[in-house]
Amino acid sequence: MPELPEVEVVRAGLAPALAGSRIEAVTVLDPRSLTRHDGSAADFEHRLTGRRVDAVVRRGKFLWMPLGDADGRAESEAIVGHLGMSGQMLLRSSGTPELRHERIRFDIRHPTHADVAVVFVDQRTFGSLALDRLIPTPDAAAGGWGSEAPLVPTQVAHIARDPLDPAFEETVFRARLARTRSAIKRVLLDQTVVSGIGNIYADESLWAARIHPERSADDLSSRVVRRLLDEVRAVLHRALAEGGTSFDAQYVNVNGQAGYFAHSLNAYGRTGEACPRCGTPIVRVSFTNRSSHYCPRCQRRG
DNA sequence: CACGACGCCTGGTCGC
DNA sequence: TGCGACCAGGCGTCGT
Repeated sequence: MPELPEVEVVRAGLAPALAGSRIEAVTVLDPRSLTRHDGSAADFEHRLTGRRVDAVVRRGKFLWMPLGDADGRAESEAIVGHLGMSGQMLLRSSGTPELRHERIRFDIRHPTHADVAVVFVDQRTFGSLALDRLIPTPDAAAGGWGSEAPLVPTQVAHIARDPLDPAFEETVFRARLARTRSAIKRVLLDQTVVSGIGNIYADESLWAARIHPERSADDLSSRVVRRLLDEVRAVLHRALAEGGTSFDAQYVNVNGQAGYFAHSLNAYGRTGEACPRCGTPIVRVSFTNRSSHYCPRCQRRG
């Protein structure tokens, strides 16, 4: 459940159930879902059992859960996870039978809520979880959305802040674009430049800002970059308000429910349909082994 | 160094 | 209906 809005829907769903809870048991059904973890499945299970979960935090498409120990000491470790193309984090009542494509299960006890199971389900196994160390953020700002702590897992340290993060530096972003000759769409997808944007929201943002996806990044004036960033944020906010984009049962919140933003897409997946602005058929081209959708009239190469 | 291609997986859909 | 080709919201690694 990939891009920022979908991952944020998951974070927001997990947070109230997990913050302040305790991990009673961990069951790894498929070790391929631990490719990020530096250790065996048994090691993962053993080191997490009995730990306290303090929060659920997100930067871009990465999620992490800072852990305390039973004595209440400050956190220095976290469960870090990425959903890949098809990962889901589902909240189920305790004892729920094994789900299709279930990879990892956490049995959770909370001081005031009923026991629950947090189930990591992942059809394609591109997603994975790990136990990771937390390190300070270079700018001393909060590591991500969901906690004030100025910490990030080592695996997230190279990931740029996302456009909805209050500590996102627009001037740094502009400077980075100005010295890159790559296509603007490729740069939007580069998580070390700006995080959280994937194929859908890249296409939607470029459509909204009327920028051709293959325009060179260094070719955009600062006014145009400003417009692009405004549209990126607007698209992400709208998608968030509608619960994210779901084309099928793959992209769902912690309760398995789909979002509604697919109905609001203007370019992505609308090949041959009329551009909502000018009526010209939307074009699909293959680009970096993926698809780009754009309006050939509104989005000129320049 | 900056950049782009490729591999990692499962399953749905489409055309023959 | 069967079967292969192609497609899908991503990331990390390894070439050039």
